[in-house]
Amino acid sequence: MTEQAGVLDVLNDDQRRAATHQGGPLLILAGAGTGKTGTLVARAAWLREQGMQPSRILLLTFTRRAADDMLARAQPPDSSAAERIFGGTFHAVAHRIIRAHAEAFALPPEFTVIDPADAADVMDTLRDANGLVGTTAGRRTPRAATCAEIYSRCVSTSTQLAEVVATGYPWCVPFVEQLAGVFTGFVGYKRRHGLVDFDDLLLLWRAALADAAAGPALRGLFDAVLVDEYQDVNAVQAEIVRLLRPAGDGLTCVGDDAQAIYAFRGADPSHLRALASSYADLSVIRLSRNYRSRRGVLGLANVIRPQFDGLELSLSAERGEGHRPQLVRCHDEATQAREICVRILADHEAGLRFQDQAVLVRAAHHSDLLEIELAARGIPYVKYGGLRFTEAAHVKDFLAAARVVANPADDLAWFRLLRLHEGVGPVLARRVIETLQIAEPQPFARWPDAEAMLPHRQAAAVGVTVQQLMLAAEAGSTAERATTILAALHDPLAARYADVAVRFADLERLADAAAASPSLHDALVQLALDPPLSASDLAGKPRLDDDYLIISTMHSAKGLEWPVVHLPQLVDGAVPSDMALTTPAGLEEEQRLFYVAVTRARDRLYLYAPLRMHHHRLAADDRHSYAQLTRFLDGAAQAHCEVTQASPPRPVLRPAAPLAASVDRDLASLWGTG
DNA sequence: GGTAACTGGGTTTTT
DNA sequence: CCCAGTTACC
Repeated sequence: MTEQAGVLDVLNDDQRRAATHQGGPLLILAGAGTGKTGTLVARAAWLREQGMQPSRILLLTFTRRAADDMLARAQPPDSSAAERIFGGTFHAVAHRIIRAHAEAFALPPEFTVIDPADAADVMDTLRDANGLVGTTAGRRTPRAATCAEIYSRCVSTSTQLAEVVATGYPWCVPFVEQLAGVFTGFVGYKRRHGLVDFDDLLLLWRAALADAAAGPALRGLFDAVLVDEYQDVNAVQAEIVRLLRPAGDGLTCVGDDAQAIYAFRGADPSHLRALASSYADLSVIRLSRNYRSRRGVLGLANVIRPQFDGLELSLSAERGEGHRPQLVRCHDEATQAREICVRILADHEAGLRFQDQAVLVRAAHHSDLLEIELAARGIPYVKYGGLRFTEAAHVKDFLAAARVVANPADDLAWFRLLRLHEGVGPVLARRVIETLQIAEPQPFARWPDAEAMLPHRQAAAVGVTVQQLMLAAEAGSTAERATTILAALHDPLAARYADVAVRFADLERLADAAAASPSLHDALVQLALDPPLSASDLAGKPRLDDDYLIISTMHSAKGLEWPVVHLPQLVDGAVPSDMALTTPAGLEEEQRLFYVAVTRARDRLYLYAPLRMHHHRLAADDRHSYAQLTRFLDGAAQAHCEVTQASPPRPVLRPAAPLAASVDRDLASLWGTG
């Protein structure tokens, strides 16, 4: 009890009011760096102190890291199930509930959760049949990944296909009918094969909550629902929350509409703003005392922060004055890379670890040139965001093999696994899958039929793999299964990839991580819902003596902080990104993203603005609003930053006469035509 | 008929 | 770097 009193003691007045709020629904509007996590943890502790059973408290987050972090702080590590708060990401919680009642959802108990890449693969197989072939009538048809994006956008925002395409994907307007066909096929395919995608997890949970009989039972599981990062919910998640607490009692939502940066996956801060109209008795408590950044940084943050009627908030500095952000105008990208390195090294020599500094970029490729410069100067770094570990080709190969073992009816996995072998392309792979009749029990038993059908070379290679996977399927422990699968892949991978040693080492870590799960199925779900960022992510924390700079996308940096933050590429087209400017809402989101990036800095913030090199074509209207934002940011920067001009990399020559012309003249004189 | 190897154009952010 | 289209090989 004294320990829990301690949790409340460290809170400020606003935080304590939020943690101990009684009665109706509560919205905690928490600006960046205002101690929102601690407040939410304290609220959970307070609810327990009031006699609420921990297992009847539901905590919903968007990342597993956030869930683990809060659950670890809110409860003793070795507590029993009843003593434990029920928490996780929306998707993970949905999965637990659906898995526990699979039969009610007409799903096999071991249903497969497919990630967005798998969804795109399924759509790819449906494109031809629905008239989305390569180039149609001179127009490029949407790629499989784009189809999957559009599908998910429709589902997660509960919006008609035609509208989603018209507003977000105008170049796909001629293909709306074909897309509808693909989507119908996609849904049918998933249902036939017992597959569930990320959107389905939420849709199924919502359907159960809305059901006249199942709804009350599921609702009755919890007395309190705590939702973190509420500005990031999509339409389906908002509806799930509403169905969990229709009257609003016991509901606590924490969020900041100025930090909504996930519109591209269907999130919309208007759900947070709508809370007040959904619940007449909603209490709003603002957390505005910032314990992260110096006043210099917050001066800039507060002018960037968009304000919304009724939810205005301005951050106050609790950590003192500090330096004003420094805006470095650079001649070009190379100058920018040099300027960043110079400052990183200077701070390092002044005693700061590399880990205390981060470079945050809008798009993963914005750090390409910088990475070359860092390597040249021997500055170690780790990059977050961008390509994920599970997207690497060899990892997908391993996961496909594991899925074949876990669920032999998974033809997507079979397709990838078979094509891994030399000489086996789409056509042969399809034939093998048909011959094996993988949807029927015991497909491995029909391998001799498939073997007879294949050319000798291919039959031999695939045969070895299939035999091994049969062994894996019969193996007792998860660990044994994982190592057998790995062994099965050795030869095909060695034939395919030049750098087998590196890739195989990755897979050994993956197999080790999978071995820790109770079953292969659980390991696969875990990996789909929470893909590790890198191979080292799997191996636990890096060694303490390793010191490296962090490069991260602005999106991946959300919720994190560093003493020193560098923000490069602050130039039209990069920040704000011209990909985001097809709608006015996209422009607003770019501003919020910039706000998130700026508020990551504790002590020092460096902004770098190189001259713009190239430019995508933009409609006149877009260009207009674009310039407005740029002017706005420029104005903010002028008023709240120190501005310096970085000198160009080398002196600019100003020859008295045209040099190229003189060379040409000399050349011409060699063959006498000059 | 089917696969591999090459080429040229487009590239945001991720539970 | 991924995908679509082309070409050359079995």
